[in-house]
Amino acid sequence: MPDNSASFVTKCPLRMALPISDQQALLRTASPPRHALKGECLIAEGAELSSLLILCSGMAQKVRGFPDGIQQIVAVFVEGDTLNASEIVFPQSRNAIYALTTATYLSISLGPLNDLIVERPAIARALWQETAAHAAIQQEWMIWLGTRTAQVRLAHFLCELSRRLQVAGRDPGGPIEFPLTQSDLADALGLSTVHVNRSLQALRSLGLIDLARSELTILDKRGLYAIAEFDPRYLDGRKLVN
Amino acid sequence: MPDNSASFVTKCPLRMALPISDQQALLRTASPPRHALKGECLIAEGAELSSLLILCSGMAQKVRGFPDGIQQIVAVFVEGDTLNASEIVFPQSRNAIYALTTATYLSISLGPLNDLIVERPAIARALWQETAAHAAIQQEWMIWLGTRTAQVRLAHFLCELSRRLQVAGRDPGGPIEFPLTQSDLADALGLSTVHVNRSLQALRSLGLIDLARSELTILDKRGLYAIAEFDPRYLDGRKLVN
DNA sequence: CGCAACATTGAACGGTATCAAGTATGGTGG
DNA sequence: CCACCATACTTGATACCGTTCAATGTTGCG
Repeated sequence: MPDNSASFVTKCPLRMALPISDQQALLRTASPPRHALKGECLIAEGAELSSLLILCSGMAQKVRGFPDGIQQIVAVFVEGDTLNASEIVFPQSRNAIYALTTATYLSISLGPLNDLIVERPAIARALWQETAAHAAIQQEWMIWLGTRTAQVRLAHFLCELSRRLQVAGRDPGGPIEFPLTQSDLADALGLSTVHVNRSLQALRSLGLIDLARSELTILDKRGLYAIAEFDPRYLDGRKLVN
Repeated sequence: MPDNSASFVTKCPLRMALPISDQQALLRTASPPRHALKGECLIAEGAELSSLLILCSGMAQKVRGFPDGIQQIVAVFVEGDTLNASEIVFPQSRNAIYALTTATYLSISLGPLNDLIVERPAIARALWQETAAHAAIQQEWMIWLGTRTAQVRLAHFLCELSRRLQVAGRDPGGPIEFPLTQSDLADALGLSTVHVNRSLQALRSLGLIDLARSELTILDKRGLYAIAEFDPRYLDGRKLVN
């Protein structure tokens, strides 16, 4: 029998702006939590949409791949993120989603979900908000891809990720789990691995960060925010609304 | 008295996926169409959100500006586009929106709109869909900013815009109105004006396009699509849903 | 221990930026 | 209708940021 008890809610907290009753309704409709291994594919490129996915623990990435092997990471997800809210109203299916760490996630089938949305408009609104939050993040990525140098992009990416982990309650102040390789970073930042390596060294030698063995420590948050021109307001829209 | 008659609906068609009754309800709630001159600011950077804007005719751009004068165009809107759907659930307010041509648009105040959304869930869903459609376009921009050369970016941008104008019913096959200057293109594509100029010349000398005096003609659509690696499916999500 | 993935380093190349002129083009007032 | 001016576009030379190629070092895991 699926674990839909109250204790489960605390084990797999949603970060959506929803009254508790709606959260519980959503969780009741969800599958029991599924597990994925590091590197496992959660949604294949071109797959037909069948369910909404919500990440309960771990991290994941959304990738667009090209025939010549080039790829662009278009999103990184942390605990609590909804992976494909927008596809409910606007099918995409040209990206794949992979687990970056071992991860657990909820799956909510499209049929029941649509019923639930009709019954509880607040859920539709929360998913709309997830879509918008994701778009806001994407827009910042666009902006640094279009206007900023390698070092600033990298710094901004690190700021954003650490901030989001913090909001998700995954930042005890110390080192944070950082599963992306330099090659992954290159695919996210639109750079070569070589240049990512050198940009990382630059940030290290400025005493701003320490990154090794899949662990990131931000040594000088103030300084890193400054050179990243990082203004976290774009991540906080959810709070303002609800 | 506002012109809310049936004929007005045809004058200012919505492209949202909505039953006619909902469309009419939306239009009844809207202001009479407003006019903007070329270059006029529709929403200032940092402005408090007060109403939903829908473009009825003309074109507009959404811009993020920086203190040093650098700016990134993050969206270009055509007739029928919703300019700020996502802000209803997720306030942003760090971008400005300017008219690229003389334009007309509808304005729907937030209060009445929220009432309407509660009353008619289909409207909320349509606006959610607009948010998702916009995010899909943004994602493509991200991808070419991250992975493609100047020429391909430019070509892709032209493909996308012409396709969207076509969907909006603004492409009679011949030359299309193209109000962006080379400097605007540079701000959208993350390039210098000089390099935009040279990339344009390259496309011209390949016999793919003709662009002069704010008019764009696509001479070889097949060829342009090919070098742009343009796959228009990401623009057609709305149809699939409704 | 040995292999595979990841990280680091150096050298040469290339795409794009920047700087600096110079040339249309269009709108305005005389 | 023309002189003028502002804006947009074009062109060439040079510099730089980031890529590519190739090799070497390092880490972690079976």
